[in-house]
Amino acid sequence: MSSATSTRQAETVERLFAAGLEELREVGHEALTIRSVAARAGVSSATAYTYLASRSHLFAELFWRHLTEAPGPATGGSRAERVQEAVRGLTTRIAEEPALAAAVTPALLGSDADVARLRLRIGAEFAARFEAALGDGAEEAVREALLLAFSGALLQAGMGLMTYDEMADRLAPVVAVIVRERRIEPVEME
Amino acid sequence: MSSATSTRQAETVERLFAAGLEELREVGHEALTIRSVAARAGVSSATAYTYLASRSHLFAELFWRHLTEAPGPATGGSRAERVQEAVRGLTTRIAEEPALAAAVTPALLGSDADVARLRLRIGAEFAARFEAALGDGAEEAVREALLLAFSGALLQAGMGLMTYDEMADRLAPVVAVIVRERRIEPVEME
DNA sequence: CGTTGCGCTGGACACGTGTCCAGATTAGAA
DNA sequence: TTCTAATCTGGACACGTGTCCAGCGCAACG
Repeated sequence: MSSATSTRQAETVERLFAAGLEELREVGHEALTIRSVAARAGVSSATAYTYLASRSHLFAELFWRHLTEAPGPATGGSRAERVQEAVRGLTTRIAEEPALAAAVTPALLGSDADVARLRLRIGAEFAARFEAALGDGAEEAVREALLLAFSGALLQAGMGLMTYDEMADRLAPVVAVIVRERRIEPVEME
Repeated sequence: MSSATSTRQAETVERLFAAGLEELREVGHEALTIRSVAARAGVSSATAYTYLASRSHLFAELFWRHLTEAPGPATGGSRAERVQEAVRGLTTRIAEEPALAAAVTPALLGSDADVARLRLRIGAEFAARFEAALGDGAEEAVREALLLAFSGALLQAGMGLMTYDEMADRLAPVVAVIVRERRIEPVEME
């Protein structure tokens, strides 16, 4: 029966992802190999490759799962407060699994179809959270700036220029600059 | 004599970098191999590896060279105009070699010592240009926001979410939001 | 005109990636 | 219980990475 077989398959996949996360925590993403994950999951490498398109796909999927298990953003407070809250929520969540965060940045640059799919989903998730926090009527450029700054912070952290723990603190004033309400007339000095 | 021998070495290195750039343009970074670059440079792969620590190092070095050959930022106009100009200058320069841009994003995430060195230099170059454009007395958070948004744009382009040609257009309104002079009293609505 | 030494060569190595497939296992249907 | 089909296995494959090293060749120096 299809539900039974798909149960078997689903269990194998779950075992692989669980093993992948453990392996990632223990040896880091540079030392992780698909074969070591397969061994940890008690499965042959050929089987691993039927479910994991690539190392990058594994990382992207783990990241996506980790991300979507995060609590949704709070809804109270001012606009700026909600956005700060959304950013802090995301960074905190990401900082919980530093090895995963370090793995996913290069992984998402891959060109697999599976990676491309997850990349879009992850980007959309970020965008949706900022959108929700900003509320209606937010300038397009503000949304974009927020997303780009957040992506940039992830990149810098991925490069080791800051730790994932520092991200929240570095991002807070940046977010304040971007999201601060302003009168329409910009004042050019000099 | 050391200047003679170092001339020979310097020529080999130059040949390798030139071959690397040609190869990159012709086959793209995914298909480029160190050995194919070596062959194009008319050099053995062992020799290539004495000068190139890794594929990533090659890309980072090529990017750095490309970047620093760019004309310096203009100095005229208002603050916002100078910053826009600086951003446009960088994006234009980067967009000139799309294959290189695509290659460098993943490359800079590597953990080689040589890559780490170049990563810092490249980051410092971006920062210096924004710094110069902003002038003295710019809020720290504004500089940081600019750098993060720019990095974010590079990342998104590297992921294929926008082309390098689109970068300038997408970035302009974002930069405007970040760099716009504002009165000190933020106005919170709602 | 040797001799010295630096830079280059060729080719082997260990290792990881991702692919493939014939055959063993397993679970559920008849 | 026996059959059937989905799953999984073991192991080979082609390929790229980056390392290593014994030895070759050439240019400059004595």
